[in-house]
Amino acid sequence: MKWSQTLIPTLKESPSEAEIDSHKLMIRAGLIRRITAGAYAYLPLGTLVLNKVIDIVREEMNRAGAIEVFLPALQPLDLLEESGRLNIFGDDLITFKDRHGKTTALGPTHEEIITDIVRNEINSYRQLPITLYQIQTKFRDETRPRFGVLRSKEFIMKDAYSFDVAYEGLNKSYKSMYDAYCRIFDRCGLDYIVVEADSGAMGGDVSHEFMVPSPVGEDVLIRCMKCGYSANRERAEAAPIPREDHATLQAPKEVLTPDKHTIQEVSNFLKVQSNQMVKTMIFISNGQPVAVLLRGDHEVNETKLAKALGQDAIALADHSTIENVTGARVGFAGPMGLKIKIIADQAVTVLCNFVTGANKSDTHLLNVNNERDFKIDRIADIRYVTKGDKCPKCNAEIDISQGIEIGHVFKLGTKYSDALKAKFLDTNGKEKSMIMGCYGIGVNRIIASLIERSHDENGIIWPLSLAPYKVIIIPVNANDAATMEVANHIYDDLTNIAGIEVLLDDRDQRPGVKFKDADLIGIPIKIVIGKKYTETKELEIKLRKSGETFLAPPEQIQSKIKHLFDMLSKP
RNA sequence: CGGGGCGUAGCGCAGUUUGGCUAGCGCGCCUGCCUUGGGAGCAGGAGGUCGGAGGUUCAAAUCCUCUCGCCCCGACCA
Repeated sequence: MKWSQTLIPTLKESPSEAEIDSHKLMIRAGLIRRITAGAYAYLPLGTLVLNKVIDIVREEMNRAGAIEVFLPALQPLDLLEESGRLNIFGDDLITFKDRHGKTTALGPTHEEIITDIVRNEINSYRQLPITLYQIQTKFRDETRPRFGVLRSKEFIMKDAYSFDVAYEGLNKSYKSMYDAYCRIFDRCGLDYIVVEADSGAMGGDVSHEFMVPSPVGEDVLIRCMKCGYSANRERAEAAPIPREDHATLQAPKEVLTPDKHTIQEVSNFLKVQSNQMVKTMIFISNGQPVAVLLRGDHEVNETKLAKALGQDAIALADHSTIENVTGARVGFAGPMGLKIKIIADQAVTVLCNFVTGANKSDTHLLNVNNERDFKIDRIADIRYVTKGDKCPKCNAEIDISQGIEIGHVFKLGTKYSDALKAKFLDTNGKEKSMIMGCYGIGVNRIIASLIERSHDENGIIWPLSLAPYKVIIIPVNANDAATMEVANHIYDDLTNIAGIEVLLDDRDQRPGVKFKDADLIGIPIKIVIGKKYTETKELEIKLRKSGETFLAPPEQIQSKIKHLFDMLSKP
């Protein structure tokens, strides 16, 4: 491609709409333009990269034996109702009324659609297993789209769905997708880690997230650098905290704490560390109030709590319930004297002589002790892991960092096949629910997170595999006939004979502009035709990433470039 | 949805506090000259409903009311 014939609108200055590096660079390098909040146009360069990613994803899906389909973005609401997810998606679902007054949704994901197809078309174990996938635009009305294509309302997803006759089969399908994901992200040149994850609204029990470590990531990763344990914040287990030396149990003592409601306020007021305090929260579980005890500096993990209570979801009690249960204003609840079930985080059980609410307005208690002063009905891990916690597997210090989620695989089990009655007859003629898995990759996020990890002050640094053009030819003086003749000759050579994707910067610009733009758009290999060529008849080849330069006469350029490709494709 | 910020030429911004002639600057764009190894120089030029609507005023980018849009923090997020 000749630069003058395509559209690569580079910008010198950072656009005011962008905050993070990848977003700024995608705009400055002319990959994307924002059309409205959470929706982006891909310009020619961005489209080339997008297609590179899609090609890799498609190749590896096919290699893994998945079968490509293409499902509609338009979805009827009744299927979502049938699976019970209409409410779960809630306002995230983008819907509209058609001319007949029928409400239709723009698909946020496609479990229901694929399950509908499979239940109609597959009835026998003989047709299983099968994994179907598609690459398609998804729509979600994010409350707050941000960071360019990292969180947008419209995005491209590769979603795959596996159907098996039994759990052993699911495990195989899952492993096969997992491995394919590793190959995809490796080929894209991404540094990523895999973490255990909670399956959230997707349902199912086993799931793994593929994360690109990055401070702009919106997910929190808990990792052990010693044994390799890794999980996201929702999922990460808290290692039990050992009991300290037994202090002598002191007698409980009431203290006035007027208007001190929060742990922080009480901690400051009484000059007691928050980790020597216990907070008591009242939740509603299965219609009944339950007291939830946590160490003052810990935070409740509602997912874990709900699981511990055997519920799908739980919620904090409202103020009047709290006042009824505790007999005090909100902010003064404590375990002593409570008549309801008490569930406590493990960390609470090793404390002694702690501070907690007195179930009496404006009053707290000192020197409260478990067992002596109150009884815990249930001890569980119901909190988020926090700094200072130990690895649940090997007890080493854990590391807390952030990451961008680029892929997520789930073992769904029968959640959707039960709800939508996707059944098959087994070898004994017995009807069974299909065992499902689902697997997603955020295609746009691959691009953004790659840039986030691979750029410098001059611009993007593409790996060979995603580069929109692998080589850029820069004739230093586009007005010099001899220079342009060589440039065109090499361009033809590489493009037409060697089949390499080359960009020829034929613009009548000063060299500085061309060099800056070439670096900004991140083309891996530059071929410069200028003064050196007129002197020595050798072309200069410069690598974007390392800055290394090589010299080669025009007739050797093809083999030299191919040699560099080999070098650059090695990790 | 709560909090904060912004909206003036394609992009980045000044001007708004304290209303006042024809609304400026840099980059980019067009023409010409000149220049050609890291975002050159000179000269000339095009480009604006000052987000929109209404109001106050002799006079509004500037003050008031309403409204739309965008960004950031938080809440939320298969």
